[in-house]
Amino acid sequence: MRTVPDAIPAFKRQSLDKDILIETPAYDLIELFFFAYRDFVSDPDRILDEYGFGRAHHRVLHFVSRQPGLTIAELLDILRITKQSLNRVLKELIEKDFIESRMGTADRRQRLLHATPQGRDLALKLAKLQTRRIMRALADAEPEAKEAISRYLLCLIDSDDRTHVQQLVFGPDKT
Amino acid sequence: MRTVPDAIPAFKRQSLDKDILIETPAYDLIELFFFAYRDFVSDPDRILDEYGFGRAHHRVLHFVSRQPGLTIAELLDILRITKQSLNRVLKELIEKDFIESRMGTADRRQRLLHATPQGRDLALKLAKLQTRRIMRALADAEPEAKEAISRYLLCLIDSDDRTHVQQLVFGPDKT
DNA sequence: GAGATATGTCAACAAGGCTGACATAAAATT
DNA sequence: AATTTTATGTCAGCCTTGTTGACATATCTC
Repeated sequence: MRTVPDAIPAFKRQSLDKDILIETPAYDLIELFFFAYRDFVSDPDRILDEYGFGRAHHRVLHFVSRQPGLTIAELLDILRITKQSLNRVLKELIEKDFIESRMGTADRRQRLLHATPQGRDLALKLAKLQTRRIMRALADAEPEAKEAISRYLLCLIDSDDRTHVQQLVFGPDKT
Repeated sequence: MRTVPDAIPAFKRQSLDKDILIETPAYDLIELFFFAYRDFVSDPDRILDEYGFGRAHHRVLHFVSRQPGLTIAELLDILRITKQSLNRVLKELIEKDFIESRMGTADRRQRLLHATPQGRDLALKLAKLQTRRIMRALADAEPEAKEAISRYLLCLIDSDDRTHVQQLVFGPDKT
């Protein structure tokens, strides 16, 4: 939220440039983002294949493993897919004993999702694989780059969702 | 595959710490990347819908518009899909007059792809939309953040592809 | 002229999205 | 207590976008 003094002409010119900048497509970042994400998600694919799972299974398993007791509704909100789409992959993960679904205690309509030991193992294995790529890339950067990148990625997220994601990622405590 | 000297205790401890760093999943970056990409690609969807196009059409149109005269083979290499998948969407883009395919001059087997004026307009409209999000996020960051983020995204890409992507994104001149 | 290369095309299939309709159990409201 | 709302499950069918395998054609290279 840094603000910039307005009065100084040199700065005014900068804000004119800024409008041009907004209208000039940032092809570099658009394309780098595309290629980086392409390779980032490709790592787990080979392993998932061995289990007969796809990327959809990965996403479900990841978030359940990260947040034991997650409900269906919360998961739908995270993934932004329909319950029918979710149910297809979730059913398979439960059948193959990677996730289990317990009845809610406070609200017995809810299903509280938990990864089984087998599920946690796989989730961890995949997370480590992606972490390796992330840390390798980070190794070539300044020490403060990680913070900058986290903040940047967070700002890319829809502003209505940002607080929610922040709680999800960093925990509900830290503001 | 790092091997570690076994004899020296001091090294053992240090490499233990390092392994823990490598082995501790970077959940924050993994998840932020997921959410950021989710929202980043969602912007164009509404507009594409109006034209009866999907994300696959967007990717093709984007790269053709950016690199007039792109060949089928180069496009396949960028997108990493099969020629059958490409052809399905490319055919529609040509039929609806967003892309045109000219016979190669040096090699008449090749098809040199060009966006039509209509195609360029749409590609630009979508790129601007994504740029808006990118620049909004960048506005909250340090001035040197953009460079750091570009470099980071580049390092996330498979190392065999990195030079190729670099040429594609920044132009073949700049090394 | 023979073989390699760039592209196109047909057919079938799989993953993972979607919509719409309907069912059930439990909670919340009146 | 009866009614409505909520959380979830499920059936059926459709769309987009990826895959494989086989085969066709034109053109370039040797």
